[in-house]
Amino acid sequence: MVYAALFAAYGPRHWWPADSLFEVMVGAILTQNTAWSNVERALQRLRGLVSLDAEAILNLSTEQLADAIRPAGYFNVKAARLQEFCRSYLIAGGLNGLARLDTAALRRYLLAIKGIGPETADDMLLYAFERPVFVVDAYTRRLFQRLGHLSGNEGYEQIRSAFESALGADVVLFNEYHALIVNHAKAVCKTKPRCDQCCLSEHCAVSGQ
DNA sequence: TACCAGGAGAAAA
DNA sequence: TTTTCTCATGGT
Repeated sequence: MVYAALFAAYGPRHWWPADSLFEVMVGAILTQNTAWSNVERALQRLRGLVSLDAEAILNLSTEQLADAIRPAGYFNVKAARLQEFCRSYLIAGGLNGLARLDTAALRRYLLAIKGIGPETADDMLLYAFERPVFVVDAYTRRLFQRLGHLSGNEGYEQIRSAFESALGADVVLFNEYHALIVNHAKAVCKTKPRCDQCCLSEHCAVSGQ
Protein backbone atom coordinates (compact mmCIF):
# COMPACT_ATOMS: atom_id res chain seq x y z
CA MET A 1 0.00 0.00 0.00
CA VAL A 2 1.31 3.41 -0.97
CA TYR A 3 0.19 5.03 2.28
CA ALA A 4 1.99 2.46 4.41
CA ALA A 5 5.20 2.95 2.43
CA LEU A 6 5.02 6.72 2.74
CA PHE A 7 4.19 6.59 6.44
CA ALA A 8 7.04 4.17 7.10
CA ALA A 9 9.43 6.46 5.21
CA TYR A 10 8.40 9.83 6.65
CA GLY A 11 6.24 9.25 9.74
CA PRO A 12 3.30 11.44 10.78
CA ARG A 13 3.31 14.93 9.20
CA HIS A 14 0.83 16.76 11.49
CA TRP A 15 -0.54 19.08 8.80
CA TRP A 16 -1.49 21.85 7.85
CA PRO A 17 1.33 24.28 8.80
CA ALA A 18 -0.59 27.32 10.14
CA ASP A 19 -1.28 29.22 13.37
CA SER A 20 -5.05 29.34 12.88
CA LEU A 21 -7.82 27.76 10.84
CA PHE A 22 -8.33 31.04 8.99
CA GLU A 23 -4.64 31.00 8.08
CA VAL A 24 -5.13 27.50 6.64
CA MET A 25 -7.73 28.94 4.28
CA VAL A 26 -5.56 31.92 3.33
CA GLY A 27 -2.66 29.55 2.68
CA ALA A 28 -4.87 27.35 0.51
CA ILE A 29 -5.53 30.30 -1.80
CA LEU A 30 -1.95 31.57 -1.80
CA THR A 31 -0.50 28.15 -2.65
CA GLN A 32 -2.46 27.86 -5.89
CA ASN A 33 0.11 26.76 -8.49
CA THR A 34 2.87 27.99 -6.18
CA ALA A 35 5.62 26.45 -4.07
CA TRP A 36 4.88 26.55 -0.33
CA SER A 37 8.19 28.29 0.44
CA ASN A 38 6.94 31.32 -1.49
CA VAL A 39 3.60 31.18 0.33
CA GLU A 40 5.40 31.30 3.68
CA ARG A 41 7.18 34.49 2.63
CA ALA A 42 3.88 36.02 1.59
CA LEU A 43 2.16 35.01 4.85
CA GLN A 44 5.02 36.48 6.86
CA ARG A 45 4.77 39.79 4.99
CA LEU A 46 1.01 39.83 5.41
CA ARG A 47 1.30 39.12 9.16
CA GLY A 48 3.73 42.01 9.37
CA LEU A 49 1.12 44.30 7.86
CA VAL A 50 -2.15 43.25 9.51
CA SER A 51 -3.56 40.56 11.78
CA LEU A 52 -4.62 37.51 9.81
CA ASP A 53 -8.38 37.86 9.89
CA ALA A 54 -11.02 38.54 7.27
CA GLU A 55 -11.89 42.08 8.42
CA ALA A 56 -8.26 43.20 8.42
CA ILE A 57 -7.64 41.78 4.95
CA LEU A 58 -10.75 43.51 3.62
CA ASN A 59 -9.65 46.80 5.16
CA LEU A 60 -6.54 46.75 2.99
CA SER A 61 -6.75 48.08 -0.53
CA THR A 62 -6.35 45.36 -3.15
CA GLU A 63 -3.08 47.02 -4.14
CA GLN A 64 -1.75 46.92 -0.55
CA LEU A 65 -2.74 43.28 -0.23
CA ALA A 66 -1.19 42.41 -3.59
CA ASP A 67 2.08 44.04 -2.57
CA ALA A 68 2.12 42.12 0.72
CA ILE A 69 1.59 38.73 -0.91
CA ARG A 70 3.91 39.46 -3.84
CA PRO A 71 6.33 36.54 -3.09
CA ALA A 72 3.50 34.03 -3.62
CA GLY A 73 3.27 35.00 -7.29
CA TYR A 74 0.10 35.88 -9.24
CA PHE A 75 -0.26 38.54 -6.57
CA ASN A 76 -2.88 40.65 -8.35
CA VAL A 77 -5.08 37.63 -9.02
CA LYS A 78 -4.62 36.20 -5.53
CA ALA A 79 -5.28 39.52 -3.78
CA ALA A 80 -8.65 39.76 -5.51
CA ARG A 81 -9.42 36.10 -4.76
CA LEU A 82 -8.44 36.48 -1.12
CA GLN A 83 -10.69 39.50 -0.61
CA GLU A 84 -13.53 37.78 -2.45
CA PHE A 85 -13.13 34.82 -0.12
CA CYS A 86 -13.04 37.09 2.96
CA ARG A 87 -16.31 38.76 1.92
CA SER A 88 -18.06 35.41 1.50
CA TYR A 89 -16.50 34.15 4.72
CA LEU A 90 -17.96 37.04 6.73
CA ILE A 91 -21.35 36.88 4.99
CA ALA A 92 -21.57 33.20 5.98
CA GLY A 93 -20.85 34.07 9.61
CA GLY A 94 -17.17 33.23 9.68
CA LEU A 95 -15.76 29.93 10.81
CA ASN A 96 -18.69 29.09 13.09
CA GLY A 97 -21.26 29.91 10.43
CA LEU A 98 -19.52 27.80 7.80
CA ALA A 99 -18.92 24.95 10.23
CA ARG A 100 -22.69 24.60 10.71
CA LEU A 101 -23.07 23.50 7.08
CA ASP A 102 -22.85 19.82 6.22
CA THR A 103 -19.90 18.81 4.07
CA ALA A 104 -21.73 18.81 0.72
CA ALA A 105 -23.30 22.22 1.37
CA LEU A 106 -20.02 23.67 2.61
CA ARG A 107 -18.20 22.40 -0.48
CA ARG A 108 -20.86 23.93 -2.74
CA TYR A 109 -20.59 27.22 -0.86
CA LEU A 110 -16.81 27.34 -1.21
CA LEU A 111 -16.87 26.36 -4.89
CA ALA A 112 -19.35 29.14 -5.60
CA ILE A 113 -16.77 31.72 -4.48
CA LYS A 114 -14.85 33.12 -7.45
CA GLY A 115 -11.26 31.97 -7.20
CA ILE A 116 -11.97 28.84 -5.15
CA GLY A 117 -11.68 25.71 -7.27
CA PRO A 118 -11.95 22.05 -6.28
CA GLU A 119 -8.47 21.64 -4.84
CA THR A 120 -8.55 24.86 -2.84
CA ALA A 121 -12.03 24.05 -1.51
CA ASP A 122 -10.92 20.56 -0.50
CA ASP A 123 -7.78 21.89 1.22
CA MET A 124 -10.09 24.06 3.31
CA LEU A 125 -12.61 21.29 3.94
CA LEU A 126 -10.00 18.80 5.11
CA TYR A 127 -7.48 20.96 6.94
CA ALA A 128 -9.67 23.77 8.33
CA PHE A 129 -13.05 22.06 8.78
CA GLU A 130 -11.82 18.50 9.34
CA ARG A 131 -14.23 17.04 6.80
CA PRO A 132 -13.47 13.66 5.15
CA VAL A 133 -12.56 15.02 1.71
CA PHE A 134 -9.51 13.74 -0.15
CA VAL A 135 -7.36 16.48 -1.68
CA VAL A 136 -6.15 15.75 -5.21
CA ASP A 137 -3.24 17.92 -6.24
CA ALA A 138 -0.54 17.83 -8.91
CA TYR A 139 1.68 15.72 -6.64
CA THR A 140 -1.07 13.14 -6.17
CA ARG A 141 -1.72 12.90 -9.90
CA ARG A 142 1.98 12.66 -10.72
CA LEU A 143 2.76 10.03 -8.10
CA PHE A 144 -0.18 7.74 -8.89
CA GLN A 145 0.34 8.16 -12.61
CA ARG A 146 3.95 7.07 -12.21
CA LEU A 147 2.79 4.10 -10.14
CA GLY A 148 0.38 3.13 -12.92
CA HIS A 149 -2.83 3.72 -10.95
CA LEU A 150 -3.89 6.70 -13.06
CA SER A 151 -3.79 7.17 -16.83
CA GLY A 152 -3.60 10.95 -16.67
CA ASN A 153 -6.98 11.52 -18.29
CA GLU A 154 -9.06 11.30 -15.11
CA GLY A 155 -10.90 14.40 -13.92
CA TYR A 156 -10.53 15.84 -10.44
CA GLU A 157 -13.83 14.49 -9.12
CA GLN A 158 -13.17 11.06 -10.57
CA ILE A 159 -9.86 10.77 -8.71
CA ARG A 160 -11.26 12.21 -5.50
CA SER A 161 -14.21 9.82 -5.37
CA ALA A 162 -11.94 6.87 -6.20
CA PHE A 163 -9.73 7.66 -3.20
CA GLU A 164 -12.70 8.27 -0.93
CA SER A 165 -14.39 5.03 -1.97
CA ALA A 166 -11.20 3.04 -1.50
CA LEU A 167 -10.20 4.55 1.84
CA GLY A 168 -13.54 5.29 3.52
CA ALA A 169 -14.41 8.62 5.17
CA ASP A 170 -11.39 9.01 7.43
CA VAL A 171 -10.30 12.58 8.18
CA VAL A 172 -7.10 11.58 9.98
CA LEU A 173 -6.08 9.25 7.17
CA PHE A 174 -6.86 11.81 4.43
CA ASN A 175 -4.95 14.47 6.34
CA GLU A 176 -1.85 12.32 6.70
CA TYR A 177 -2.06 10.82 3.22
CA HIS A 178 -2.07 14.13 1.40
CA ALA A 179 0.64 15.53 3.67
CA LEU A 180 2.80 12.47 3.05
CA ILE A 181 2.37 12.74 -0.71
CA VAL A 182 3.47 16.39 -0.59
CA ASN A 183 6.36 15.53 1.71
CA HIS A 184 7.41 12.72 -0.60
CA ALA A 185 7.36 14.98 -3.64
CA LYS A 186 9.57 17.49 -1.85
CA ALA A 187 11.90 14.77 -0.58
CA VAL A 188 12.45 13.25 -4.01
CA CYS A 189 12.73 16.70 -5.53
CA LYS A 190 15.68 17.38 -3.23
CA THR A 191 17.35 14.22 -4.48
CA LYS A 192 16.42 14.54 -8.12
CA PRO A 193 15.53 17.71 -9.97
CA ARG A 194 12.60 16.16 -11.82
CA CYS A 195 9.80 14.72 -9.68
CA ASP A 196 8.22 12.85 -12.57
CA GLN A 197 11.32 10.71 -12.88
CA CYS A 198 11.67 9.97 -9.18
CA CYS A 199 8.87 7.67 -8.21
CA LEU A 200 10.32 4.66 -9.95
CA SER A 201 13.91 5.18 -8.88
CA GLU A 202 15.90 3.33 -6.24
CA HIS A 203 15.70 6.10 -3.62
CA CYS A 204 11.93 6.40 -3.92
CA ALA A 205 9.96 5.41 -0.82
CA VAL A 206 7.03 4.02 -2.79
CA SER A 207 8.92 2.39 -5.64
CA GLY A 208 7.35 -0.93 -6.51
CA GLN A 209 4.22 -0.31 -4.42
C1' DT B 1 19.26 31.93 -19.19
C1' DA B 2 15.60 28.79 -19.06
C1' DC B 3 12.59 26.01 -16.81
C1' DC B 4 9.51 24.64 -13.23
C1' DA B 5 6.22 24.91 -9.24
C1' DG B 6 0.45 22.04 -4.62
C1' DG B 7 -4.77 26.31 -9.63
C1' DA B 8 -8.47 28.80 -11.47
C1' DG B 9 -11.05 31.57 -14.65
C1' DA B 10 -11.66 33.71 -19.05
C1' DA B 11 -11.24 33.52 -23.87
C1' DA B 12 -10.92 31.05 -28.01
C1' DA B 13 -11.76 27.18 -30.93
C1' DT C 1 -17.94 21.46 -24.71
C1' DT C 2 -13.06 21.29 -24.79
C1' DT C 3 -8.67 23.46 -25.24
C1' DT C 4 -5.61 27.25 -24.69
C1' DC C 5 -4.07 31.33 -22.55
C1' DT C 6 -3.06 34.30 -18.63
C1' DC C 7 -1.63 35.41 -14.18
C1' DA C 8 4.20 36.05 -11.60
C1' DT C 9 7.68 35.17 -8.06
C1' DG C 10 11.68 32.50 -6.47
C1' DG C 11 14.75 28.45 -6.70
C1' DT C 12 17.82 25.56 -9.36
